[in-house]
Amino acid sequence: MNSLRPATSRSKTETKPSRPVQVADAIKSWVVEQGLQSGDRLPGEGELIERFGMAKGTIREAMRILEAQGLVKTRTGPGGGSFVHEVSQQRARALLGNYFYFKHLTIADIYQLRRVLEPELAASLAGTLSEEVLTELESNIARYAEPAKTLDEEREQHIASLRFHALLAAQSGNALLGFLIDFMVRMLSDLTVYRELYSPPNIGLWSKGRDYQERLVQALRQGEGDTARAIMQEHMITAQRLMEGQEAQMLRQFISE
Amino acid sequence: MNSLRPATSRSKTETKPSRPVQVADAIKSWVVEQGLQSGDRLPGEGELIERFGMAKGTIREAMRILEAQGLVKTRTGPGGGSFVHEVSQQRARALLGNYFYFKHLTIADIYQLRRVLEPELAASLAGTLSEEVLTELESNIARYAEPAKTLDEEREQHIASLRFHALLAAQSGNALLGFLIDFMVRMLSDLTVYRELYSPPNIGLWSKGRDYQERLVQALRQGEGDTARAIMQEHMITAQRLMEGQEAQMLRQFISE
DNA sequence: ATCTATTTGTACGTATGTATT
DNA sequence: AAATACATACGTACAAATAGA
Repeated sequence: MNSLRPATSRSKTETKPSRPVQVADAIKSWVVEQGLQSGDRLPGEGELIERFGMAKGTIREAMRILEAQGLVKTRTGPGGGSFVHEVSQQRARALLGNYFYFKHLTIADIYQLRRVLEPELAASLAGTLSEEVLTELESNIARYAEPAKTLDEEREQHIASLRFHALLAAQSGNALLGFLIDFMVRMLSDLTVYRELYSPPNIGLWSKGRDYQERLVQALRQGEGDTARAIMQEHMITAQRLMEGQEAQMLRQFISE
Repeated sequence: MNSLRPATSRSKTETKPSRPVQVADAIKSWVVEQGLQSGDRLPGEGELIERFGMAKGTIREAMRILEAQGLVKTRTGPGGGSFVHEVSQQRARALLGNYFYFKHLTIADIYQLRRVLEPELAASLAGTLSEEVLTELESNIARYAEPAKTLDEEREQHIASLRFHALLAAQSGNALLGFLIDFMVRMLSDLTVYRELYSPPNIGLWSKGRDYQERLVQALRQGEGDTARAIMQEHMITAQRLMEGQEAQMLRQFISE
């Protein structure tokens, strides 16, 4: 049969992992071996206790580890138990956010990537979007057609304009590219960018940004990849200039799902 | 003083999180509020049991969650306990890898990003690297100066040439860019790319790749950012051609730390 | 090198909560 | 409504690890 046991061999330099971690790892590789898919059921607590010869608490801690990683979901009740679960984008984003919590990313850091990745995304999406999605993009742009009148409105519009990019990211056939752009957009949304958005030069840049997005949707609809890329390139340069000098600080908090 | 309690208010649509998750979240935000830094000590099991009024097992499961996320490390013994811990790059990589385990990334997906990010990295590093690092890069290149004679050697060289890029990534002042390139490089290292590397066209491309890296180091040493970018751009195109058509499959396994 | 104190780690029995039938 | 099947939570006892005397 299959051996569902914790690995015991360990190199000397490694810090010995606690048993729950071992159990979690064992279950993980067992899932891979069995080729279990999202939705498939894991053995129940009782059975795991038997197979590992360990106490309920240990097994439970192991399940918590897998759950924290977003790999399993657990339900109570009859027919309940733990189930393999595809790691959600939210979860992945939160976990990656924890890493950058300690890294003090700056706006410049994020834009160094956006500047090159967003145009790439735009180009690859040209001609592939359904009219439905294109309409959604346009109605999103409509949310900030009029200049904001209050600081709060300003902030909302800013978030909405970032949402435009999240919508695009969600359409990417490249999961890595899509995830990353979404991640960056959400990081920017979490920024505190309340200051000086009303200053004359920024107002100009801002309305220009909306203009870029409108032209971009057209290029995407017409399937003009190179045009879309070029528009997005300019858009990013504009956006970066808009956000730079805001002295914005990354929120010092963990991203919640 | 500070309230170290699980949040109880929840919207209706959300699935009610189990208590350990609540406890973990509470501890997380408490850490942020207190401004605890990496290395700072968390209250011991006993104290948490008191403050939360919960059983030992529950508290322990909460700690496992935080541990799984890489946010705390726990030690036994006197002076032991749980400590805030900066999420390591390895951990972040493993957790993100879990997400993409279900996404079936292709080589083309990864190269769509590498093609634009690696040149960006190269340009930003020009003139910033110490002679020590430059030497390390050169000695890394030396590892695949001679064509491989066995399949195994071939594979090792391939990994080593990817390591060149990981070394560069580690030097990036942009944590996001550095992490990402490292992540992609490791994904590629985990690929099964044993087939047809000996075919005549590939041999040519391969030696050309080594040449690019040598010229790149020179450009970096001389501080010629644009040159470095251009070289890397060509290098990526070559590398992509080398890997494409390999019909390589992403390893279907979770990335271990 | 051994003991001792401290703190986490494991075990297990029992009771409670929750959802399905 | 009641029985069932499962996870969830609790409390205590004991084992293991480690720093310091």
